Amino acid sequence: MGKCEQCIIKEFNSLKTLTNDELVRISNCKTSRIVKKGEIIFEEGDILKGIYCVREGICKLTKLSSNGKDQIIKLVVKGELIGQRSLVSDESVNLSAIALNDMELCFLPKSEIINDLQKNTNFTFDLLKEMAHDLKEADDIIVNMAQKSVRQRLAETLIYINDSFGTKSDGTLSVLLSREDFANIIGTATESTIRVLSQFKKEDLITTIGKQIKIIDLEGLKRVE
Amino acid sequence: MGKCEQCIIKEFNSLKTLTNDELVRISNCKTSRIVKKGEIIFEEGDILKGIYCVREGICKLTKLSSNGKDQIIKLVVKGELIGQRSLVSDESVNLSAIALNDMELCFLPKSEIINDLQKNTNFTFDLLKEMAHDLKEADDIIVNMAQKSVRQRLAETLIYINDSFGTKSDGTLSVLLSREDFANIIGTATESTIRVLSQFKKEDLITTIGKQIKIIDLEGLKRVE
DNA sequence: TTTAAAATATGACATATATCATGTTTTGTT
DNA sequence: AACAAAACATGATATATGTCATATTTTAAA
Repeated sequence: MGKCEQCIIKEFNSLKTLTNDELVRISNCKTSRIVKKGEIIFEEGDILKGIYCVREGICKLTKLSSNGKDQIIKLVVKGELIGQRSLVSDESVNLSAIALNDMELCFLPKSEIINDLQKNTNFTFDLLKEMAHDLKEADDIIVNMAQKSVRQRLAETLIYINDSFGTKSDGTLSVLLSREDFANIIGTATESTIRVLSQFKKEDLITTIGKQIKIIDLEGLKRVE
Repeated sequence: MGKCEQCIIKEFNSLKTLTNDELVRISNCKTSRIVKKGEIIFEEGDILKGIYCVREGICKLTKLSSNGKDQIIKLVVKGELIGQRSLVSDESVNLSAIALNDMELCFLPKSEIINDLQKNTNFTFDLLKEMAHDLKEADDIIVNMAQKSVRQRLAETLIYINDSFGTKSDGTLSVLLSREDFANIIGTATESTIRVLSQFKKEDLITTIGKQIKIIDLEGLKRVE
């Protein structure tokens, strides 16, 4: 099993602030986990005893609404941590994490990390920064949900995925989501999502190859109202 | 001017984790500010050079949507801090803060507090806890916005205000908001808010005395679909 | 390769909510 | 107290989105 202190992935998250000694200690307690596409990493209500570091793959964080529909709150990719909240709270998690493709995760037990939280202010401070950033993003999502049309939200989601996660060599979005996933991100019915995608195709803003989506007029998408 | 180390308000926020010495030092640099109802405390885009501690009154944190409508993200009451994000980031604030009634605020300069962030892990850890909590709440709001009807969101907002901020002696909600404010919380048109409030009245879930609202069937409101 | 299941697509229709118009009440100001 | 301005209220109508039905295509499995 790889060693945290040599792992390049940590550079993308708060673990980069830990000292070599701290990383060696954590590395000795970590466990690796392979998760297949569609598998549940953890579920709303579970008690997390540590955090996950995503070494490979993508997952969605979802929350079940009282009407029975899932809402996707965030997409998490290679390099990011999941479950940071477990470090500061013993409550159960409020979100589920589900793999969108095959993933490789490292599980770092809270019991080991909690020491560093207490001693290494850099680490705590970096976690704080990341949470502050997440909070800012959450504010934006709230405004979008509350004030924008399905058409606008879908356009912005496509732009977001394009800008944040990039495209494959053929130009299609590298994060492959089902139409239902898109619907669960923007908070609408799957049929509405499909309909708006069809509109976007007719307006030559995107093309589709099967379920793959390729943005052909990014500026046009930005102008969608 | 009062002294932080003797101020009871700090017990309600992260400042409670600071030592007496730290509080004395901050107290010497703080400034007090009286803000009238409707006044702007800070605006989206401003650079905050510290945090505010709310000693008296209530304010709303709002964000302007690209369609020109304001969205209320959070209500902040006596005891809470505003602008914590300025402590971990030099970016401009992403929200505006506007007083909902006459307020008394203490401004604590970042330059003084930043020391404590670096030295006192308890303080950083407590901030982290509060942000984690805010993030959890933001997740709930996102799901509500995305998945629930205006009727449900208004009912939940009334319940939230009732449970979090309480009522006056006559039973009306102690936080007095305009119909437009309600509309900006739940992300709908003011007319729709007024209409749904009228429905709630007809269904004997609430009564109104002018713009004041009194919940008369809390359980009924919880059952709204 | 064949077949079943899942995902995508589209039409028809129902419904919630926005918008515009207009009137009434409340609030604040001189 | 009188007045103007703001907030509240309600009707009529338009529009966006949800829901249900039903094809079609794609994917996964036997």
